[in-house]
Amino acid sequence: MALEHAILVSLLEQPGSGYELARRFERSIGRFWTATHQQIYRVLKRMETDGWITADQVAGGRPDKRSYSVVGPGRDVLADWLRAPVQPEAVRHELAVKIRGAAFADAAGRTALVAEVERYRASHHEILAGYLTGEARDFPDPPGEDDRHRLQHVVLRGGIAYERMVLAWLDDVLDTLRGLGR
Amino acid sequence: MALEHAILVSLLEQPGSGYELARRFERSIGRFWTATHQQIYRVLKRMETDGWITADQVAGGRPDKRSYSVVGPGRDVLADWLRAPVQPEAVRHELAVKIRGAAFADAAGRTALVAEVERYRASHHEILAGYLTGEARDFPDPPGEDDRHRLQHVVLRGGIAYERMVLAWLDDVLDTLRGLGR
DNA sequence: AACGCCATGTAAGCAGTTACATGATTCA
DNA sequence: TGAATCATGTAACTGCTTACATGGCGTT
Repeated sequence: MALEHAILVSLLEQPGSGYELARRFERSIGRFWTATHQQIYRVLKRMETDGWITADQVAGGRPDKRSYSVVGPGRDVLADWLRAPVQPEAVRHELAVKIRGAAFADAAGRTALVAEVERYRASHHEILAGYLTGEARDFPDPPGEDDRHRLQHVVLRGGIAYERMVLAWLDDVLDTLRGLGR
Repeated sequence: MALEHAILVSLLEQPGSGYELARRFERSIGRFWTATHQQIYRVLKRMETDGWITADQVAGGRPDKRSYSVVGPGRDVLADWLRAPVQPEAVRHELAVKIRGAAFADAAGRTALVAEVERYRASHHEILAGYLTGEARDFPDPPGEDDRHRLQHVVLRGGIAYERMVLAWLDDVLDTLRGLGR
């Protein structure tokens, strides 16, 4: 129920087309909110109808790009949402279910799970490396004075802290899986 | 797409009724997979039709409780799923969106957000305290030899590590929010 | 008598995923 | 010539949430 709000924030940071939003949702915003282009186009249409955003036709690109910007009512909606309580997160941690499920797997199944956890660990290692590269590029040491910049940085630090925690925990998981049955 | 699997694991750990499952999804399993009773009943029915589980009628309770157990095909489904790659998590971190949105809020809106983050932090502090109490109760220091026990413990340690990380990050967030505009 | 817990469901609707579809531009 | 990228959608479906409904038992 907050894709609209994620879009509002993204469009305030930088107006853009549905396609551009979809690409941002694959990169920066996608770190904490995922969405496909189909969904984005549908929601953009509704937001435009409701008067939260307006579209400027941009000729030049071929199918005539529509660049969206947030207007008054959209800003109000965002302000109201910012004041509302944060909804408790709906947790969906598939790997945790699998680990508890390993108790009912045979030796071959457990070996396969160890390999899978290693692969999963490698992918998180890559994500962390990507974050650290981005941090070095976008947030050089003397902390900037720009509010927006500082807020983006603290969100990125959250992603970094999360990935480090996951990696440490996965090591714990691998030790545990390998030590099963004595 | 893995509620079925979470239910299979839970029923293997301990057979039970839809109602009991719903309560477990509020407590232990709910730490990493949420589900309401409506959804659970629907999925249980389908799983029974597909022959993954069977129900034993238990008289005594009033509306005649149906206690479910996993049978052969259900075990096979779980074993196959354990071998399949872990799906990348679909991230939904509302607070991160709000923090980036704070760049577009006025002073009053930011003050409200600080208060909300403090409330959110307190709720995570409670969750951590609950985990630590549960750990002391269910996993006393000499590590047990039971595989199932050790796997449940490593999952709980993951929850504990997550909550500690969140608390540290929220302190970082609060420092950042309070330090905005110099 | 009222409240909370045990126990099981139906119905409606919305959010999100997957598959399919189109067409122009740019680069190898 | 073909592949990748830009750009925008429709259609069908699945999963999940929210609201509503029923009824007995035990406790205060």
